[in-house]
Amino acid sequence: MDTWKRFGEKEVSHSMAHYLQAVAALKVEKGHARVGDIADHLGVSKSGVTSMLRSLERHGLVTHERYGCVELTSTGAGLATRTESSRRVLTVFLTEILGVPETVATEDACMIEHLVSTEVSVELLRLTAFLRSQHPAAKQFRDAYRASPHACAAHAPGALGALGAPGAADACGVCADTCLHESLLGDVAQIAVRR
Amino acid sequence: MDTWKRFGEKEVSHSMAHYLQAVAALKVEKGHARVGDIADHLGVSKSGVTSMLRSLERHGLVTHERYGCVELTSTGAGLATRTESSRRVLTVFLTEILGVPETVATEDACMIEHLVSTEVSVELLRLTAFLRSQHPAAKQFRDAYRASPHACAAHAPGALGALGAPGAADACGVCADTCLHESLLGDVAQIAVRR
DNA sequence: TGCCGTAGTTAAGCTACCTTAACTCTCTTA
DNA sequence: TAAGAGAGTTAAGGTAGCTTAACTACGGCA
Repeated sequence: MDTWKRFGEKEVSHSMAHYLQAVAALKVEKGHARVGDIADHLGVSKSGVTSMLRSLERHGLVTHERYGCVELTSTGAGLATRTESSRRVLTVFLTEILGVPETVATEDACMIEHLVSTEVSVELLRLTAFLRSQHPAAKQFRDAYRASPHACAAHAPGALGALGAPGAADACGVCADTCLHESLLGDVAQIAVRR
Repeated sequence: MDTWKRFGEKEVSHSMAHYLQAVAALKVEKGHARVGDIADHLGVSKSGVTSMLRSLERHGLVTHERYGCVELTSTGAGLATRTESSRRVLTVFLTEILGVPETVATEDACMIEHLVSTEVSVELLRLTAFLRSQHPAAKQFRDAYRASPHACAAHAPGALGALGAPGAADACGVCADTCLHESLLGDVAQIAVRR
């Protein structure tokens, strides 16, 4: 009932993760990271950068002396690398295994890269590497999966069953009483904000 | 360079998604959703609920008359269902396919459920259903995958190669110049906030 | 050496989300 | 039917991130 509250207690926020990645990228790209560089890189104002750097410094993720360059601490650098790797694993999985369009994969990976646990990233890497490998079972999977129906798996042959409410019509092994495929597609068309 | 900025422009925020789910759950559980119920359910103050409801109403996701019950609009109900389904698909995938502990899966699913695109959820459902099915290729995958090394896939036999920078040592088909497995594990131990 | 342009900073203000404290409404009950 | 309990609301205040506007420091050049 309060897992959801830990969202705000993650070690880095979405913004922070991207600031760290920006600093890391700029160090590689031009050898140093200055306030203006970061602002340009991220498309935010310089004053926004200044205040975020103060916050990152409080968290021990960067060092920054007034009017000087920004440096990642080892913790900050570790976080930047980890987020970067997470994004990469996600992107490959989404495009190569799930086969979603690159634009969608990029967007989704960017949104969740900093929220996915290390355990999940590591296992996702393992699965992705396996399914892309020359292992016979992986090859067979690719052939069979390509040929399997793209529609709701509820209608696929040979489902496992028994995941949702007991006794419920469990056709695809994942859906239970309701077809998840359909509920995922639920029309959430235009959500306007009235101010 | 500004994909990251769209984080704040998602149709629902993490909080909003959970408020919508709370209302939906309470409707099922006790037939109605009142401010106090929602506050208890989510572990926030009643005043917090009141102001969030104002916001959700502006977004056209709920209706709420003063001192009365809260109702989901059709848009709000659709979003609640979609988020719920997304969480469920993610949880099954993470536990059953990736094999991460239930606690980790629950936490991760909760964090990203509202951020994952419909395309990805649908494809994840398809993959999960397939890999759990009785299809021979799925069975073979399960046997082979169980037996495959849990360590970095870079050391696994028969990697595909050619994903990262050209010419880079690409051992596992996902990693390129650096081993993602190791960089994912980078020590980000204790990140303290100094206030 | 002193001036000026640019880089960087502070200040003030905005939205989102949360809190506590104090107020008001509604409903039950005597 | 009027009082009190308790549900709900407003008000004020805090953090995180962003903005613009105005100010300050730095470094190159006459």
